Amino acid sequence: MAKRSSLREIAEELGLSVPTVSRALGGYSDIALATRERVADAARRLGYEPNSAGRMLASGKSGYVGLVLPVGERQFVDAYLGAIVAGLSEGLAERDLQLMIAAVAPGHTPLDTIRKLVNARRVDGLVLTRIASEDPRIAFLLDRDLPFVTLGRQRDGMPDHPWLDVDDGAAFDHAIETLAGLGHRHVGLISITDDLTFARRREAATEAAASRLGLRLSRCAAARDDRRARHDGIASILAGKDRPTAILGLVDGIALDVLMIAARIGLSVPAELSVIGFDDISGSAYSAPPLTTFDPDNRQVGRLAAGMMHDLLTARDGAPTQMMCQAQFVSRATHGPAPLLE
Amino acid sequence: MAKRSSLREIAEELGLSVPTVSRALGGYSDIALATRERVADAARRLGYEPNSAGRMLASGKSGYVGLVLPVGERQFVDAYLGAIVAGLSEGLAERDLQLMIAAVAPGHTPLDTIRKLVNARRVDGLVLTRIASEDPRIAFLLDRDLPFVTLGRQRDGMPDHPWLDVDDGAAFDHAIETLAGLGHRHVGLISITDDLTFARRREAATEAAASRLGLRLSRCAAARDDRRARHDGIASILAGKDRPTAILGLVDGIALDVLMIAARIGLSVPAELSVIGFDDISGSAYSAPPLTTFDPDNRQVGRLAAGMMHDLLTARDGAPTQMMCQAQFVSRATHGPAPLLE
DNA sequence: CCTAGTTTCTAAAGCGCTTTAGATCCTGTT
DNA sequence: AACAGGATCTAAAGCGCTTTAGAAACTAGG
Repeated sequence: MAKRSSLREIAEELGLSVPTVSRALGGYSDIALATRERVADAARRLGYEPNSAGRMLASGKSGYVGLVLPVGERQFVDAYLGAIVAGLSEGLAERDLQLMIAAVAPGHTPLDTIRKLVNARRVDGLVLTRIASEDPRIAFLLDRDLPFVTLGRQRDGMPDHPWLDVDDGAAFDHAIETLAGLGHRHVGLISITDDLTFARRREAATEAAASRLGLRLSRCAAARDDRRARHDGIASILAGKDRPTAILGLVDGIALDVLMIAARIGLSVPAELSVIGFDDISGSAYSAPPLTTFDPDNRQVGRLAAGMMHDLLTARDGAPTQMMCQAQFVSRATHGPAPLLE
Repeated sequence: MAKRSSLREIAEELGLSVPTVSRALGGYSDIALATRERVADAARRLGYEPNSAGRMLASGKSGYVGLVLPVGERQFVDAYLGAIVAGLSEGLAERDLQLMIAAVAPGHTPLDTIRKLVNARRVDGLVLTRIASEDPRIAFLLDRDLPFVTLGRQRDGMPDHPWLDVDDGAAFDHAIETLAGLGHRHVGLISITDDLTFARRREAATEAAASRLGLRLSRCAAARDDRRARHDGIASILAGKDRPTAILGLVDGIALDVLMIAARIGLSVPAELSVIGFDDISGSAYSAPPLTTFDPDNRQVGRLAAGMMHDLLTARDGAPTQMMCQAQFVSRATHGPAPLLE
């Protein structure tokens, strides 16, 4: 039932021409109001929905916004992707845009994937995540003049473009301030070596805050998916009597690892060691003790990105829009006053 | 640079007609091999990628598989969506299919959303999650003869269709067996009241296993997002000296709640109470103690669904394909021998 | 050397929509 | 009463691709 239903069908049914029906549904004023209503009725009655391919071809717009999926990485997938996808798709749906997810096919580079999407005119715009300090995808899209929004930024000094970022600088600064206020004089930061701008920003903010407040800062970093190296790094930072009394994890996954290792070597949290993370992933509320962290509200970030995308696609003018969101401090049970070390 | 690049451009460049180029790229044998190669070269050189709208319109296929996003529910989003989206998009990308995510726009029902997608010919097939015991979406798609795969099933006795499900019956049976083997004689199951088939199946499996093994079973259930009611239910099951010595959480989120409440009322896990969950969400490894649970490998489920979808879309014949996956038992630290209760 | 059969390509049409350029019919002017 | 101007609709074209029918050129069979 309810077979195809095209403009032609409506036109024939009503004794009108196809363009008239098209314009009537489009609400153009050169079609008599009465006709417009007649057409709208018929469309409703027949369950008409414009064929997307026909519309795309004629209008040159696909109605799709693409999200390029970073490869692999279980970590990323769990903590981040679901929320972003949910927020984006909700935000886009409200604006009559569609979300497509483009995974990088085996044997292809992310850039290949993007190039294909753009050349096939499959998307009107793109959303990029996991931005590197000098991201080739951004250079490509800028060159091609394809609207895009990045979730995260390149390093400072790179060409301007629309982005949406969580102010992790402010968050890590706040974390250090909080710890300093609790009497900590030596803090640690466990980071990653991957070329992701957010890592560099968080490191820089931590460093700046620490030096401003006169705190000593110990750091270590390992490749994101090299759990082993990370654990070794954490363990060695925590060993020795000259250890930091508080540790910042670049992300919750790392902070939770710190918690685990602290427990293993008999360091009690927060009495002997404070730990603060970032992301508020689902596990963080249930760790022992529950992790103090920051909630970036990624779902909301997705929604906002949808709004920016829509603006780019419609009002195509003016300077690139850029937006900074604040992550909320989630104060749980892993931070407290600095212990008295001899 | 690399402006449009269409079949026409290639055709003119090579002095051929458009259909010839089309068929050459399609690898048809009625085009001379030499010509095919010449065309392929030119296409590569010009960075040609077929315009998706043109192709869709002519072929009648969109190349898209839609995933209809359940509304709201932070829980769902965190635990499940990311992995499924990742798996699906990877699996589809390998097969030259695209994934689109359709959120239900405000003021619309899920069925509206699906109907729109189908009528607009936006998708060649759909993937459905969170299946109800008698799901109207399934009835609709069956009626419309649109290929689809469900992740989860309806209750037994409903019309046949392609599905992919995790064998939670086997998992819960295994959990009960394990507990019985550890000497537990009274177990609890914390469930949800929502009309989701997996909940009913898990309950039934638990009940069957318990009665088969002669265990007493206490149950409680609350609406999935009514955290308060769930907590009250858990607390009251755990109160009283006649309490169960082991609790199964329908999902990890619930099991983690049980852990929390047990800690609050001074019940030590696993010495005094065993707890087992299902899902292996990211938090489960970090809880105190780390949660024993089942890992359904949702990413793999997504990949398999992509494969099924592809089969449906190409070989469109035979009986509906149905596939059952086994969840893997993740033995961590929340289960142990039954305590000796007086 | 002519007809039949291949091989290789082109012409024409159509997918369903939008857009541009008219055409047609009124209304009111002068 | 003839015409400008507005209101309302239609005809034609085209978006980029695929498919079907058929043309042209060649090969082979008798």
